[in-house]
Amino acid sequence: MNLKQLSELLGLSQTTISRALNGYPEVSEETRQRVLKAAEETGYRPNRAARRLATGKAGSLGLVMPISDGQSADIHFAEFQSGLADECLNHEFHFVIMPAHPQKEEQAIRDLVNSGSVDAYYLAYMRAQDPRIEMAKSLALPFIVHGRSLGIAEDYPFLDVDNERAFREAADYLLQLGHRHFALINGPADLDFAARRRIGVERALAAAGLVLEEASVSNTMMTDANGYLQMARLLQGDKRPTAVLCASTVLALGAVRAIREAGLQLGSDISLIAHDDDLMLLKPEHFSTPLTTTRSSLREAGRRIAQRLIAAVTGPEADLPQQELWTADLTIRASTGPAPV
Amino acid sequence: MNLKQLSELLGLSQTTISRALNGYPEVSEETRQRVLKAAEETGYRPNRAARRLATGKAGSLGLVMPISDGQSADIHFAEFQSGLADECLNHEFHFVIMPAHPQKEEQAIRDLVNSGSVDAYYLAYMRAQDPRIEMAKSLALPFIVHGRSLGIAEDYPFLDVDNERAFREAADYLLQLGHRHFALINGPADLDFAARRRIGVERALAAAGLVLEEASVSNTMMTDANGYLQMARLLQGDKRPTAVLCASTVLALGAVRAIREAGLQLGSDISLIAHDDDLMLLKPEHFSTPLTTTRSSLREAGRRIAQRLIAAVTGPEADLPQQELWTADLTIRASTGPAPV
DNA sequence: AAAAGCATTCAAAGCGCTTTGGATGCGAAG
DNA sequence: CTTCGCATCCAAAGCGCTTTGAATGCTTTT
Repeated sequence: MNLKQLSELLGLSQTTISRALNGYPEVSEETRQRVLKAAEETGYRPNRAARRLATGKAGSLGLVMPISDGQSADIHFAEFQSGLADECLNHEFHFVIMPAHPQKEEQAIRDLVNSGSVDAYYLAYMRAQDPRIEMAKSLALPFIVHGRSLGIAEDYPFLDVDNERAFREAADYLLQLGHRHFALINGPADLDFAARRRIGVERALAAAGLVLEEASVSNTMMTDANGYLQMARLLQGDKRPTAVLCASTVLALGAVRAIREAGLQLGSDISLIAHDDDLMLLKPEHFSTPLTTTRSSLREAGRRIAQRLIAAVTGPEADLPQQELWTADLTIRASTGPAPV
Repeated sequence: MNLKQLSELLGLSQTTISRALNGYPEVSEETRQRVLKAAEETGYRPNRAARRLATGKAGSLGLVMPISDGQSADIHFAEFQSGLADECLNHEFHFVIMPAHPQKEEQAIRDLVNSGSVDAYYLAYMRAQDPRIEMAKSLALPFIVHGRSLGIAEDYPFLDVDNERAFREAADYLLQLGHRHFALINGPADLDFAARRRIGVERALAAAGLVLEEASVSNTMMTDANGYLQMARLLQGDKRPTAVLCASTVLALGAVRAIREAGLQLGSDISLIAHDDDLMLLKPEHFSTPLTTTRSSLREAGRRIAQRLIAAVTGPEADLPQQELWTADLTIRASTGPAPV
């Protein structure tokens, strides 16, 4: 069932049907009702491709999904996506996912935009001095960066968590508890958020006259297995840390296992703070020793990004580059305690 | 940059450009090279909406994402999706996700199909006698059901894991080990795979003259927290099970924690077999006591479904309803042992 | 030398929608 | 009675692509 058929069915022009359906005023109320009824009964749905062609708007957001062998099926990505979807639902948007290898992301974005299948898009997994930002600015479609990119002027729209501050405050707290030997189980080194988290820890330690040793930092994909491996490695080192920061509860899951297997007690022998993305799957309060965390909901971020993107598409374009920096909450639980003597 | 501009640039007709780009034979090799070069240089990308309108093919798969408060951000969904994306990447497809509340999924599918933004789609999270199948068959777009639907003739294309058999064999193995008290920590009761898994356990027990008590079965979303809760509940009951089957390693994660907290030893006091979807995030061999599992890769299923869907779109349509039933592998690890005396 | 075959190229139609720029008919205003 | 304004409606153009049916110019065939 298409517009033409519907118009013939009703004995009206396509123009009138279109107007009636889209709420334009130049249609009599009686006609509108008749059209609405017929559309309902026939199950008519406007063809999105045609509408897209005619209006330039498609009602969809785009995102590039990194799909290297390790990075894909990332629970963090899924959590974010679920927030995005939630908001999309409210506005009858859907979203288009273009899978791409990390090296080809730039091309993927360009393709996605040029192919005209989305009205707006978002950029994530930012790296330092990320070239995608410059490209996005040149591309004339609304976009938002999730995260930021170190080494680039912040003149683009973004939404980020203040990772540096979160980890600085977490480290500060551990310092207050008397800890002197720190370790950081971090995400991939090239990603912006990981870099900032490291900086946060380093600053806190520097203020206390301490240094974060290179050997005390690990950069891996944020999986359970890697958390275990890295923690096990740290525990075998000559100066075992008493304070560990984890970039994700997923990493923490493995790390805690390694700690337990080593016969150590979380919260006394060793203190651990994890960043909590508020994953549905894995709640820090459900760990056998509830985890002290810096918390910021990824799902909420997804929701907010969808909101802003959709506003940019549907609303007036009067926006300057909007920038939001969210603060993570430090929540004290049982995994942190005074440094052992 | 669009076709028209490119054609003016080259002094050729749009027809010729289109043919050159799409590999039709009626273009001289010289011209083709010239076109290819120009397209490369100008970064020309055909507008997908226009192509969709002209050909009826859009190069995209559709999927409806359930987005109730509990079900979303499901790691299982993400894992599947990553396989799907992987295969899409190889064929320059992308996929369109339409979020929908579970009650409105039927409408969502209809909309997705009628809106013409996808060439094929897949159905998941099937329930018993699921009405979506009948609807899909009436809709004239290729589709595949991931899973099956109990109580409906199997005359639709599907890909499923033989859940009944997997759990029957798992239960059989535990019976061989001498276990007599079983429990099943299952997924949501309305979902087909959960029903079949339960049936599998029941059949195995029935063959040994045993019955799976109602109180020994739980149906919840498959999260860590629920696994913990349900296991804790089972351990408090009057006849504590010695053999537990878990519908996911995610559930097992919580279950194992509850077991440990109760001071019980996995593999001796209590045996546990989990279904392993081969999640990147959570490997059964990385549990502190490696888990015995029935294994079947969700990601591989995603890849296969994308493959078949894309084949149905691009290739000849000669296919009868293809049906694949995969067998899960039973892998024995340390979480199972002889029943305690 | 005329007809036929072939390799290239093109103009134009059409996909299903929105939107511009009229038409039409009517009662109110001049 | 003519003119204007207003409320409704419509024909047709256009979005960017693919594809049909023809045209063009050459080389072969008869």
